[in-house]
Amino acid sequence: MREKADSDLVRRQNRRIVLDSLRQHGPQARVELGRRTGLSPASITSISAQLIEDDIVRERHDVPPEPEPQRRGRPLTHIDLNPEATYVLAVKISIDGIELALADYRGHILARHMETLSTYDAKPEGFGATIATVAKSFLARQRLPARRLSRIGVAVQGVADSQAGSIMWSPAFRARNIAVVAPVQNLLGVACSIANDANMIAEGLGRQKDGETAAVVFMGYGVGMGLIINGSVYHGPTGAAAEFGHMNHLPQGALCRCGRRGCVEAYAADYGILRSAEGDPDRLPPPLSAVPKETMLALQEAALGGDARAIAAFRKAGEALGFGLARLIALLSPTRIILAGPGTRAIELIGPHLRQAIEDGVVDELRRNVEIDVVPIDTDMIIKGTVDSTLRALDAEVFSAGPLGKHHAMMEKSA
Amino acid sequence: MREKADSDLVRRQNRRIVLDSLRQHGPQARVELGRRTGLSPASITSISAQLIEDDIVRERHDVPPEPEPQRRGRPLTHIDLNPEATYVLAVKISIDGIELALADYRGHILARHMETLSTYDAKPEGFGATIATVAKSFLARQRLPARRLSRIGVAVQGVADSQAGSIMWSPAFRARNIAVVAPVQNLLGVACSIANDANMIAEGLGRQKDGETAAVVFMGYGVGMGLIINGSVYHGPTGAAAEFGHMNHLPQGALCRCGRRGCVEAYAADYGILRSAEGDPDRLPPPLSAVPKETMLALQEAALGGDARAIAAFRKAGEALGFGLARLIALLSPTRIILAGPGTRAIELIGPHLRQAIEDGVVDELRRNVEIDVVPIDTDMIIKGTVDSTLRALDAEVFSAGPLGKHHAMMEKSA
DNA sequence: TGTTTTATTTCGGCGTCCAAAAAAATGTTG
DNA sequence: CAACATTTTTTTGGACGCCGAAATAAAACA
Repeated sequence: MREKADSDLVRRQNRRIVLDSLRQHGPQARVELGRRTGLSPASITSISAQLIEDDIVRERHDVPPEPEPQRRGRPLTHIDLNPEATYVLAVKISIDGIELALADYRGHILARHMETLSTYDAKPEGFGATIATVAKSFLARQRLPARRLSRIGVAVQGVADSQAGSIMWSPAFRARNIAVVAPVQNLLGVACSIANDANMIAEGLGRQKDGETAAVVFMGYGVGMGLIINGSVYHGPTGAAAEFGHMNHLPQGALCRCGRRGCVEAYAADYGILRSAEGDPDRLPPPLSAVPKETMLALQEAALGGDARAIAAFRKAGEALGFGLARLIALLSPTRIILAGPGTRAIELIGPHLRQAIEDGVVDELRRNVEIDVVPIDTDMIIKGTVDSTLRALDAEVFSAGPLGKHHAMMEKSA
Repeated sequence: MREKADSDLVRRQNRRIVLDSLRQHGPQARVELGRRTGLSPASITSISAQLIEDDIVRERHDVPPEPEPQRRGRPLTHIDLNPEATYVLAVKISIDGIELALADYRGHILARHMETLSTYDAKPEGFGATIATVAKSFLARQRLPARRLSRIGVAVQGVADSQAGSIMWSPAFRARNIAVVAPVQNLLGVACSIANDANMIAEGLGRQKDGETAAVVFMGYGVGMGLIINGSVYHGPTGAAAEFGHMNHLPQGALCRCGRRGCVEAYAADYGILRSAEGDPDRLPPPLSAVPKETMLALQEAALGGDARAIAAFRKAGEALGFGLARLIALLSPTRIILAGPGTRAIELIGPHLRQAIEDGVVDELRRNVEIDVVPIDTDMIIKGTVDSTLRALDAEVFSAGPLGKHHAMMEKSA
């Protein structure tokens, strides 16, 4: 049952679609906003006046780049998100360390930092504090007081429980159930959320078409998935969803980093392909550290040069991915599947088998409706997606209601 | 991007949650409605007055069954959905014929009819008309003019394209792409929709918990699935979703009715189990007609009596279902999986292997959060679910806006 | 019969939207 | 260069739906 509606909901909803439109299409005149949102000019005036009053949005007289040189009539006044309204911090945790990026309210990344440290043996109690410390000194170097920050978004490879705010399991850690959100919030006094890295990629790419269902597959050191269901990223009941990499491919199959057997990842992640190409037995435990990029490139060369074992390894990867996707299609019949990540470098080797497997594994009627795209490799997709997702959450939860000050006041009261 | 909000949306939304509450919890006093919906007494008075004016709802003075005998104060006035507001027709298509049920606006089934006919060789052009004819004579026998009917819901086993209003593929037909919605609407002048049968079961069971994700597995002559994502049934972009029965289990595996190999259904549907128990090769084409109930019961007896081949057949069924569900859990981590249908009769034989397969196939963290229930066999679940789903669609699309007359007027104008 | 209690309705106010009219700001033209 | 045309934005006045508070209704209780 949905929530009751009243004038408050109306205001929030409309403020939000205005912010959404500005975020998605950049600076716009009020008329344009009206066209896009369906709201009347009168309402747009009123809403934008409030947003300007709240310092969330501002008029821009500086850059009105006219497409057609000059037209009659009163000129357009462009409105834009106020970059200084607030700031967000994106944090990406990987086995090599912690990557940070500071972004303004418009989503422009202002500064970055990579804190190299070995996560694998980190103590579960202390790791949240480590993030907080690293973030604190980064912010200090940027001369940005923590109170100007309104949200921290953390992306991690593996299974993140976004409800509990912890890392349930990740290949970057030996330990399990590492609390992140609570310590960060306590030590920095800033709202924090955590999610799976592939979901963040999906956030970055997603939201294009309206009620679309799509899957983003991340191929690389591991295999991850971001799932967009009916136009918004699916986080599942606990927030731990779309563990495509650890979806079973073959019962009793190859040993995976997660300790189970037959996962897609055990065939299609870098280490799985390498293990197979080197003729190591399926049951050999995967290495802890990431496979160097060079090794994978060399393997790819070998396969292209005709090395039968390398070719077979990429074929197996394609089959595992393809059957996995076939199963996904049978369940959800998405309109689009996006392959992303460094693993797509070998797409010529993997793709044909992947497609063949989908052909073998899905009823024709369903298969015909799905489009498979490969997006160019951009290692920064995770950070960018985290920034986007964090800002959108902010729009939805905070700025749709009123100015930031009001929000802070409410937080204090409830605490 | 969501729709803009205005007072019209507010009215619709609130009317709808009031209707929802009445549908879910039965006759209620206005105070109760207020408590449940969060609306103020003043608003409830106003909304219910309008609904009564529109003949959608009515006061009931007859049956106010008091839980505690008598309390002080003004007595409650119960409000209930007006059963005569309109009627809906549920149609279930199976290989044996067409089953019809007429229900009032409250969801009570008033009359039923089973039209026995062989669907398998039906012509794709004529089948929609056949349904219309059968429905017409059924309504005539019930002395209900078609204009009192506001919607027809059709449930079919297989892949239904609810956007196009046709049956893409069904084991009940040799032909493909059978148009249903258009001919029925044209010949009867009543809105019609079509969906997969297992989704209809999910509609009937679903909507219990709020934003829950759950899967309903139908086991019987085939294997179907209804998927509830974030509290509402997932229909997918085209309306053809959750073809769990035709999700691949083993590459190059047993031959399925759909013509593909290795589908879950090829192991876990009645015919799959039977084929395996009889020692027939995997590649033997499945029979066209349904396996008689008695045969399955005998097979079950044999397995319980120790027949090794029968036991193995049920084990294979359990494994196929279990690995299939394991894959689903990895993708969606639902909170609940509901096993339903005649196939659950053999749950003691299937269950242990199903659970074992889930254990082997999913990361522990995810598996722990899912609950697996078996619901008692009720062959009528599909019809009941279709009625429910049709009525809910009616509430959402029609009655939230205004009285039926207004809706008809708008339809005419747009035509 | 009057008091207490609970349910429902009425009334006045508030917030948001919208349509229409007005104002603003510029280009066009005689 | 002044009047007109055109387009954007703001202002104004009205509608609708919600809510809180007060009023009314209908019973049990004393």
